[in-house]
Amino acid sequence: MKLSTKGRYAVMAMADLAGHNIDGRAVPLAEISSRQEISLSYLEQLFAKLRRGGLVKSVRGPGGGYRLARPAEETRVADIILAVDEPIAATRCRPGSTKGCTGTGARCVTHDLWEELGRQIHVFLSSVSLADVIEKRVLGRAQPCGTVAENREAA
Amino acid sequence: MKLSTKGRYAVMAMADLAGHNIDGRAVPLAEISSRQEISLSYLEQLFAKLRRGGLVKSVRGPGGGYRLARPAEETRVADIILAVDEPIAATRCRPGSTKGCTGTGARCVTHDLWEELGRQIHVFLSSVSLADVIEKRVLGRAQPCGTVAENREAA
DNA sequence: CAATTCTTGACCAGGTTAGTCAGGAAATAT
DNA sequence: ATATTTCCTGACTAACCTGGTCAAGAATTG
Repeated sequence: MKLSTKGRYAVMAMADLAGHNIDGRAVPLAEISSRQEISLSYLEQLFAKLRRGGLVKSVRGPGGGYRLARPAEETRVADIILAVDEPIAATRCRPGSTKGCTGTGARCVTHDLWEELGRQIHVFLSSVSLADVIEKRVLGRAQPCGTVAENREAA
Repeated sequence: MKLSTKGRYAVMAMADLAGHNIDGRAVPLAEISSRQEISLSYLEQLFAKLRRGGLVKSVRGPGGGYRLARPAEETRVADIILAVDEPIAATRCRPGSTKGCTGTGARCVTHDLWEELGRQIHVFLSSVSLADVIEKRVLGRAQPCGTVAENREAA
């Protein structure tokens, strides 16, 4: 689960798209570009990946643009980020290491930590749909109550 | 809560330091460099920030190195990342935007999302201490049970 | 039908920023 | 004084973001 600015831009654009495709009309990228202040070229690159990922459908020609492939309630934020960012094969602690913890032995001490954090992020972003974002039903979702966090500083 | 590779390196180095400072000896960066395969120069930059953040103490000269400022049980992973990464003043959705959601009105639709995600990450990483990492007590901490996630695809 | 306009699709080139590393200077213990 | 180690400054690399060009498909208009 890579968490880059590119993923944030993609979610912003998708939220804009979901909010403005009333009665299923196609939304041109030029609109999103002016509203969200993202360059048109960059949006084209992002939506190319989103289309290949099956998250949006494109309609060419006048009156064309992009549409959500599925309703906003079924489009999860995690899917958007995964479609836009590179696959980033497993939590590699060190980018180009040959004998790292990527494939062979569990060498890196922090490997479990990043894997678990990635899972945490993925679970969170999978629980949020585009509809949640545009309806602002996001706040107050954090606070993992089931964890072993025994509140180390307050106690 | 910025989550970059720099923060990961810092945690790896701190975990190594915590694991090898038996009976409070100072650990030179050259050791950590060879063990963790991080360049010495980069480690120096990271530990300079960690020292300013009050997480480690330095001892110069021969036999010198770094020591944890507090025991590993009281050093939280979140503090390490916060010390190393830039403050990243509030969840800025767009880096250099003037009329963005940084200061003025709540313009950006996804602002709440990133803020909540940052909180989620912070809560998680605050619940993990360096001692937890080197003792491998990290797995199985994710799974936010208190959230509103009603399992949208399985149902 | 033919021309025009609107929009995606694919591509490349440049500028900015974060990430990473190398070298040398300052400090301290022996 | 010399070796060891932290500290500081500069340079290189890759990722991010923007801008531009050109082609392809679809609706509108004559």
